Amino acid sequence: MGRIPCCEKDNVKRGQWTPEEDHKLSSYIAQHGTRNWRLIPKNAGLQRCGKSCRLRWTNYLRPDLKHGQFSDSEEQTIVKLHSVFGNRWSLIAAQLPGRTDNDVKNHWNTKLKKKLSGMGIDPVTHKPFSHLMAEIATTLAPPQAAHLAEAALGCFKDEVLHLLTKKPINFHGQHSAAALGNNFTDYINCKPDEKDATVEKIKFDLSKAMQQESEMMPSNKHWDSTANTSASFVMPYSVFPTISGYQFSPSSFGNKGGASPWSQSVCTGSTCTVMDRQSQLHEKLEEENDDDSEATKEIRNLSNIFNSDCVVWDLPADDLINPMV
DNA sequence: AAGACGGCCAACCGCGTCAAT
DNA sequence: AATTGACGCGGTTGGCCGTCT
Repeated sequence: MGRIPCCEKDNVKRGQWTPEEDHKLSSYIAQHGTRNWRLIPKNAGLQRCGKSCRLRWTNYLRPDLKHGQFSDSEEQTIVKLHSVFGNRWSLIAAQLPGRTDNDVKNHWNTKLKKKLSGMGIDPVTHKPFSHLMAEIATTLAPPQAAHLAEAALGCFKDEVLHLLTKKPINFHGQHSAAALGNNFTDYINCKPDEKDATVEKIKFDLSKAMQQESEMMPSNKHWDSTANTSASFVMPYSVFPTISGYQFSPSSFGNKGGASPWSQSVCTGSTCTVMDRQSQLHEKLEEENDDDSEATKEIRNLSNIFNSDCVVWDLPADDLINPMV
């Protein structure tokens, strides 16, 4: 014998909530509270599952919820907490009054992930891509690294390929084709049925490039994953060219190279911390002191947001609203 | 003008844990 | 003690809407 079911599954409405349903639910909860979700839809006169009512209330109807845009400080908190807790949305949302885990999750998936990627930071590990790829390139054999680059073709192909081949990237072109001759331009421009062949050529060139690379590397550090060689190899794998301390990210990040500060990489080199970039950024801002455009203000604000080495964001415990478990 | 595409977000799904029976 | 469902959470989906071609 278990509990009685939360609702009659056959007779429940699904999909979008109507204003009438919202009103019924809100009125009922205002009078009776949220003690028993199983009884709430029945007593409130709703043909909904208790679970559906709970979601509607917690994610939308609760009077203490904020419904507007996320502020910079909220975004800052999310990024910092995500670097510590990962996808623990409820933990992160607990630090943001008026925001639900669903809100935070949606905002992360639709905005923040892209912004971090656009800055050359892996949104999963919060490390610069250049760090990650340098690590991979020093631990993987060339064929494996080539496969990895192929897998990344759809997203961060320019960065991956540059890391693996150490050839310069033209970030200012429509497509960065310099990494492997014109392979990527070919790939992007060619007809769909030609793309397989292009991928094969890219794979071949990558293997060749990696082969050459391995011949150039010191033999005692060859793909030694145990040795602490990462830093030794970081410099040559430094990926993003820096222009006056910051730069527009490539078109492959999908942000259209717009003026948003998030689209500008302030963490551009493996051996260069965000603090280093910040100094350059501030210098850049000093130069542009007269320019008080919205874009410049945003850049200035960004330089304050990302004020730590970006592997783990600086988050003083005092900043936390709710204690972390 | 209209269809394709992509971003956004509310809602649903499925799983793990806890608690009622 | 075993069974069953509520609850909470993270992942995923589907539909709306704006933009692009």
